[in-house]
Amino acid sequence: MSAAAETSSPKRAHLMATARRLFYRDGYRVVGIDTLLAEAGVAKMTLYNHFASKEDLIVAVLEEQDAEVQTALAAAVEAAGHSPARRLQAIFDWLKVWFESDDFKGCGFLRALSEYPEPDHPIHRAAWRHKQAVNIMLGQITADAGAKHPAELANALGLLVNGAIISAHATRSSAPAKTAGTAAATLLKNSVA
Amino acid sequence: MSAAAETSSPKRAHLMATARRLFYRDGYRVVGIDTLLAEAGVAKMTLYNHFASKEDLIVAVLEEQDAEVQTALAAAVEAAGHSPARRLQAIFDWLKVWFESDDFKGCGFLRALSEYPEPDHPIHRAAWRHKQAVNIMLGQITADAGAKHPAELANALGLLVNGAIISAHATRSSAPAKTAGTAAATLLKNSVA
DNA sequence: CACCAAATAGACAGCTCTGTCTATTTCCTT
DNA sequence: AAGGAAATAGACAGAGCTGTCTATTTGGTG
Repeated sequence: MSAAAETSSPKRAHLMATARRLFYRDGYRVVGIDTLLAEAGVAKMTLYNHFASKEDLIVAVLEEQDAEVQTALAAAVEAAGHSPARRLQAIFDWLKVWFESDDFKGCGFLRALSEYPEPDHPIHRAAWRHKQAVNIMLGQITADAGAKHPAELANALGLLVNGAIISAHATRSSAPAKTAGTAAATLLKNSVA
Repeated sequence: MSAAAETSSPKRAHLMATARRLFYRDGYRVVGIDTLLAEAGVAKMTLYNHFASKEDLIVAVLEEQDAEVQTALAAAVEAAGHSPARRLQAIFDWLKVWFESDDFKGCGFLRALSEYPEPDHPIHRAAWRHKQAVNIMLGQITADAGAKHPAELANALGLLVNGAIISAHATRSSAPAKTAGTAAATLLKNSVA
């Protein structure tokens, strides 16, 4: 049994898909193992054969989600052409579409950071790794644009992204995507000049 | 017994102080009533004589904290003089001091938004009211500065504030205060010109 | 067909949770 | 000193939690 096979089990994949949906909809702590197993139609020992603990499952969920979000974001950026300004706007356009989706409930990573507020907690760390990865993507755009301090600018843009997600969630509006996108464009322009 | 007396009971005040500390340190859902009562040295019925439920207590905690934060922020802004740019920077300076405090654990309001992700939930709403109040304070500054779209700019600044708190929490660094403050100054300048 | 790993149901331990209830005691005010 | 509101300890209900264990069944492969 290769290590790869361990992550390619269909039961494991189904469990993770159900976990993603329930954890995102209701929260990591509020969704119990029993609820999750009943919804997935999977036995308890199947879960504990694939994951060491609920915490381990949550980390796996976050890492899977991280990979998918990175892929989707990269595709959206690529589709926007070569202009750094346009590539940056593509990210905020992508956010707007997300904010307008029916099941939008904020950011699963930001919510994980809050539900496990200890900075050293494995779940907190896994969620933060995703945010750092997004900042690196932003940093490639700001560097391409010739920003004077690309990493620092990317950090500032990351603040706008996270802030926008929170506002969109609380207000159930996609307007923060435009607010953040406009501010981001201004910051990018001023950083190059 | 006047209605005001209900909120001036020393037992009630002590309970709220303990609740604030524990909820902020460990989380709203993770801290149980029994833990809270043991820490406060108060009987269970005392809690339920003053609050209808744990949810009710959390809302009261958030509202008390909201009032204190607004007072502290207003004082910091006032102390910064008349220049809108300086008044704005005073907010990010205030954030920096907060980020560097020993028991900094992120924002209790942001964490409440995440722990109770339903936008209509009383706790989610109470936490969001605080964020709206801060945005109104920011809006007074942007209006004073003669910004073209003061409310929209204030929203953008609010995104920076919330993003900075999250980053400071996850990285245990106060650097995001400077990142956000610099970006805020740029946005303000560009909005006036 | 035979084998063996994987998945199953379901009980179980040992907690913790919110909220209710009772019976008693404290303490302030008149 | 007496009355009454407030606080107390502690049991209780009814449920939920994570993780372990056993005994059985499924299903694909040699």
